[in-house]
Amino acid sequence: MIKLSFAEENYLKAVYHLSDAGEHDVSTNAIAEEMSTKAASVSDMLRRLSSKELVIYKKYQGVKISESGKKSALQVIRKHRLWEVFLVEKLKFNWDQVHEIAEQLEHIKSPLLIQRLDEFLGHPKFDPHGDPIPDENGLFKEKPQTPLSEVDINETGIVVAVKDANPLFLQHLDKIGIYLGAKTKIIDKVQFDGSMEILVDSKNKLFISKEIAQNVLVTN
Amino acid sequence: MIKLSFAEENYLKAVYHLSDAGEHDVSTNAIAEEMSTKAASVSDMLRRLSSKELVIYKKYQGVKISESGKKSALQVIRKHRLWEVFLVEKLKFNWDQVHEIAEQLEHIKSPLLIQRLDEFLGHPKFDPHGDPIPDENGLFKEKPQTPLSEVDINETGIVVAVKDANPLFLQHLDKIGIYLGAKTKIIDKVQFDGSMEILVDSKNKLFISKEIAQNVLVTN
DNA sequence: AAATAAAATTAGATGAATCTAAAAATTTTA
DNA sequence: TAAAATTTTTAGATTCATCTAATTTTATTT
Repeated sequence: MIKLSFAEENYLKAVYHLSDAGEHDVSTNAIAEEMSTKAASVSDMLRRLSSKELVIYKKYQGVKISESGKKSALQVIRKHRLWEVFLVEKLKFNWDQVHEIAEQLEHIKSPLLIQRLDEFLGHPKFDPHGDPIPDENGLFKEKPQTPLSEVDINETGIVVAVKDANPLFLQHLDKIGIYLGAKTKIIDKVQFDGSMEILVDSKNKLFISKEIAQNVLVTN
Repeated sequence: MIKLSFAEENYLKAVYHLSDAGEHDVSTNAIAEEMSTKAASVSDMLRRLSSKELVIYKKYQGVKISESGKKSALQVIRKHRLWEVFLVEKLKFNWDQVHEIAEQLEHIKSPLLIQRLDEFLGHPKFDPHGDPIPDENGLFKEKPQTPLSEVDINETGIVVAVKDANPLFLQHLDKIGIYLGAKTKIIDKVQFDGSMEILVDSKNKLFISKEIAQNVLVTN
């Protein structure tokens, strides 16, 4: 594995995520948006990542992540998610507090550290937001998951992940009592605004907006 | 607390250590040596640290660390040592493996993280090399300590720290059976080369060189 | 105290990583 | 399909942290 700078790792991660794990190409502007930077900076960085063969880049045509780029990105993602588990399981952070800190910890370079951390945590397969943790080879299993917004009336499901780790969103879920592992049943859906009424753990009736419903993922 | 770059934190730490916790002034060359860099780079950085009032710097006269510089340095040192405890106590690293990794971890910025880590570790007072861990205010208690080389014949002591965290040195201590907490008794001292014969834990007789004796610290 | 040696600083470059403003390529639309 | 709008890239600066080479200051020696 080549040694990358923090910035390079962050760009790679962005390309990986925006391309849906390398499925499609990503535009310069999309990367700039994701990283809160300017398109000019992105162009510069893409040229550099391309020279290291981490992405496949043709001017004006967007980028695709390369196989070795994917490998690097997945190792950074692995570290990020393991540290998130550590922060929640061991240091008692709430799931809305861990993303920022993990953004720093993910850049620590020590394969042995990550191996030991993984052991210490009991080889977790998912992070506190339900996202899968790649193994040393970058392999992981995604749980089958559907946004609540697409579940039919009367269908039940178990909350397995959230689409977004935005602290305000997660805090709201805490407040209304939605958490990973919660049992849900759709009671009613409002066509007009996409909001819905659901039953959580067979006892708490909730009204949730379309935005919430789209970002809570369940499995049956 | 002002937000510092990794480089600034590392220079501050070097000044702090080389000055014996701010006791005396430190020369440009000494800092360059400690940081494996060039005197020119040190001059540049000292000008910057001085403009932030973290050191008191007069050209050609060496530097002294300021009160706020000392505070910052102690927080970095606190983080370094807490992470070392974590690595040894929780992740089962050996004491010779933790310095390098802690050099990276010490730069993670999150006061809450350090507070939680400290709690998780049970508020340790010393790191795996016997060095004291400053509290949130930078306060710490040093154990009274004497190099083995200065202990008289027939005197006993408990190993409380090592002067240096060099992996080769620590591995050697492992090999000959010297560890923090070991009971020592000086059997004989060789004037010629400063080497000595000692008894460890009342059962293991050892010959150690002057270099070893100077770097193992005991208390009575 | 003048000459020499050593230490420290400045001058000028370099490489990341970023920015703004201008230019070029591509896409959309009329 | 030509004009307009959008996207992307380049050109040129800037800041940080570093370097080498040259200069200046301080310390040491004869």
